[in-house]
Amino acid sequence: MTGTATPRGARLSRGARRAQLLLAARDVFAEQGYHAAAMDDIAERAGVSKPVLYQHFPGKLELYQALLTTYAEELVERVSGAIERTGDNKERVQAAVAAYFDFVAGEGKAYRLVFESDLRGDPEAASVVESALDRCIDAVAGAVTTDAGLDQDRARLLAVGLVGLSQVGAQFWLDSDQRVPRDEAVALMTSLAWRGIGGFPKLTDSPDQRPEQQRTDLH
Amino acid sequence: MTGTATPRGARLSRGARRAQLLLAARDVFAEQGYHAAAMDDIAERAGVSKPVLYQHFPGKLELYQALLTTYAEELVERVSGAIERTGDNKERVQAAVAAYFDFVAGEGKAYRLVFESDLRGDPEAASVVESALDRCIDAVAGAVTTDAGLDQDRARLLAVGLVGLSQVGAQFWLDSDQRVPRDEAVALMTSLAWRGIGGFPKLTDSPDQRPEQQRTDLH
DNA sequence: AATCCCGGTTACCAGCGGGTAGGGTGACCC
DNA sequence: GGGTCACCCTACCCGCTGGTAACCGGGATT
Repeated sequence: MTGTATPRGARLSRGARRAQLLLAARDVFAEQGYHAAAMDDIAERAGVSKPVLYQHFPGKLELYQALLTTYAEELVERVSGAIERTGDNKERVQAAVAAYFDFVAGEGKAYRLVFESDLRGDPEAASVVESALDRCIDAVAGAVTTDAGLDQDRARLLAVGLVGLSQVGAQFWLDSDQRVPRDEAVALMTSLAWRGIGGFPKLTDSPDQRPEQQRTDLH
Repeated sequence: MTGTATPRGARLSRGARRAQLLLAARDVFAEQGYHAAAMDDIAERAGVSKPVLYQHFPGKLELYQALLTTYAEELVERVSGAIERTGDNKERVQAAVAAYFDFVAGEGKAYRLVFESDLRGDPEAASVVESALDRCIDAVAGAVTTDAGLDQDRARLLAVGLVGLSQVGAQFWLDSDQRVPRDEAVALMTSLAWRGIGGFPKLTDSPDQRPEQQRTDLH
């Protein structure tokens, strides 16, 4: 589950040990959160004692930040990659939603570090996750802005809605033990998102369009 | 901002003091999170010393839980109230989205306790927020299930998407200093959500319907 | 005017957990 | 085969913060 089988008590090369420690830390932080996780726990999980941890990382905070940055980056790349890979907007939506589902289903519940980080004290960490979210939103908003007749702010708001839908949907799907199969869940969310942005000026090119009512109304 | 003007050094009745302490605690917890907030901070904010706090609440955890429960309940009532208040699905969507926006814009940034709680250690607290989220989802899913041709699991997944859209959208809107006016932001999100669920069997009764493609496709 | 009593304060304790000092042991090289 | 280097361990320190013990003072009551 942790990748390497933690051969308890073995002497590892510096690089291998570091990689193993990162995996152990990821698991413990993901399970318990930043505050509840003790450095002893991480060391023990890695089958090693605490000072070894401090030979590889200057402190608990830095260790956490390293992991946070890694996985935040992974999310951004998955999402922006999904959007850049094609020009067809429907495929983009489908791929972006799928990216969230795959990220969340990724190894070691690492998504928890990004989506449920319990470290609000450190501004460094906060900025890492916020910036990652922003770049995801930007990727989506970029596609929305160029194609739809919306200004920056409104396009971003729309993009945030889509991101929120994907993120929360993916998290819930995972927590519900995937009672709905992945592909169908992705299809459901995609359908929700795709129909949602349908009706804004030029976003839809393959499906039906409804020229009437492209500004929101109500009240 | 805190309501009562904290008349520093005054002797208050038991009830008044308790209420004031709750307000102070709400502000400090919302600003700093559970872990970074010290009981001294809360006491100081209330213009009082620490033992006073312990005369009203048995401990930090219980104080936090009390607040969490209060505001989680407030959210649930806003959302479920919005949905129960009318039978028209479009109005329901609009009111539910608006409920999220109003909750987030509520006094003292209390929404942070519910949406960004950094207390993952305590299962009690976790269950409070999870249960609140669940009840919001249920409220939405209830409307979706009865009217659409979807089974329980798929209806809930759809509902989660809508909830996520509203929640994340509202949070972002607030953080962006409301560059888009509230009503328009709500309208945008509503439009996104409403069009999103449009196309599922019988959900839409006033707007256009598209009988074709009600099962999701792709791949 | 002495007495309660209630709401408040200062000063302290104790446990937990991040971080470190210093010593041991095997592999590898000369 | 002895030195050296890297890796790892046991044992300890100490600051921070949740929680408490003991004491204080003024207003209403008698």
